[in-house]
Amino acid sequence: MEYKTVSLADQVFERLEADILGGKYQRGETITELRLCGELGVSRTPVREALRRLSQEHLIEETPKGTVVMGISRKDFEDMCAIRIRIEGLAVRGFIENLTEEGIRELREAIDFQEFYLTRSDADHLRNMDSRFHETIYNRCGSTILRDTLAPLHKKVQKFRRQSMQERSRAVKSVEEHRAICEAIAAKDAPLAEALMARHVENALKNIIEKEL
Amino acid sequence: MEYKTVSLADQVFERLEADILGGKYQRGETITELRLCGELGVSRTPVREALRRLSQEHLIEETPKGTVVMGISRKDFEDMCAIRIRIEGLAVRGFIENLTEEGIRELREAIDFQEFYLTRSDADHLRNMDSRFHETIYNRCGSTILRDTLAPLHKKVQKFRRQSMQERSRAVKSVEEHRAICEAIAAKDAPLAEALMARHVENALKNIIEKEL
DNA sequence: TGCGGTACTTTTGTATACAATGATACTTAA
DNA sequence: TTAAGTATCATTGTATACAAAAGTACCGCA
Repeated sequence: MEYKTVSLADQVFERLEADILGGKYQRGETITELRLCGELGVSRTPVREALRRLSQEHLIEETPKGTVVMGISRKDFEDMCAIRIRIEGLAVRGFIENLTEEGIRELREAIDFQEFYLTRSDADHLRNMDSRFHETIYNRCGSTILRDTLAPLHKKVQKFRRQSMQERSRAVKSVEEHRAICEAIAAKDAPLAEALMARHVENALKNIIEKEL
Repeated sequence: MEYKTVSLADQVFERLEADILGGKYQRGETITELRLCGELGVSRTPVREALRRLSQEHLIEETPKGTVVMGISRKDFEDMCAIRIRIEGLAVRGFIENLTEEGIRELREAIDFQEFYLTRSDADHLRNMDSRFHETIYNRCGSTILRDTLAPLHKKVQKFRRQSMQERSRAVKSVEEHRAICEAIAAKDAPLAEALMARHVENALKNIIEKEL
């Protein structure tokens, strides 16, 4: 196990990101540096750095009236899915081109865990494993650019989906889709894997849309 | 004209971004905060904030051995184009859905300038107007997510192209393509506009690839 | 009571101070 | 001469101090 010391600034960033995506800070709410310093027990320096990064990701916006929380809107969610539908397949293709035993193993492990948590109806861990599945692909697709483009989108989509509660039937389907994608990858069938992945993201989107009607 | 006071931190960020993309800092080169403070004549605080943001964009990487400049590799360029080919069309579609007189005017103006600078063989201004064209679309496509995804890609592609010198014949073709895209947009022919845009990005990519062989 | 001005408080941007960590170079001893 | 240990320097992470800008509230005067 590798121990890496994470700086306060990084911790603050991750904490704030999670809290914004998780809805602790409401969209439109304004926040001040000092308030965050108090809540997190650190000085302004790390808070400022975190805020700058959040601003870069457009999770907050620094207006003349103060820094206000942006979070993710329904339309943002749809837009993110539209993008992912079109490029997540590229990552899959890259993954296949750089295929290793280890990569396949990681993917299968994530899916196995998904099935396990499904039987336990443990939605939180299930989501984590969903992230693991997709991030494994991003990390091993051989393209930093693709990873940097997709990873934040997936992270945000994930959190959004969490807010609009997930029903079990979709979760079951989702894991099945992961399995199918994984098998296509193992068989090095790039066109199939790409198509399945696009469909997978599309299904997730459709599921949310239907539920919101 | 709107005057907005830009903080030192923002200025440092933009300056460093431009210098990295422009090749002033070489890929692999390591930089220290103090060196930058000296070069830019500011204290560490704004420099740090800028570095964090650059790190977020993966233009630098903070390793245990110091922060090293990443810049853009040839493969990064190809990956960025591959992504843009697939989603730049979405922005065009959004632009058409949110079409305004003002939007069309802005687009046409950018193209007019491009033709002007072409006659002057002024490559720098020509590139600026190329950026203006694409950024107008991003800004008016009605999706923050799409804009935030595409804008950095385009900015980096642009700078990369600058390094590998642009020949005139491609520039002429490029402006023609812009004009065609703009007319398809004005006619609200979304499928055509999308297709033309995808082709446009693809051509830019092909042009670089051929030249590098 | 209403309006205006002033002073205070809040908030942010920047600089700097301090501590910890890691690298480097120098000295000393074998 | 080499190796090891120590001391110093460089670099970064964090905290805080200070200044400027902006908002707010209170007070006085009409």
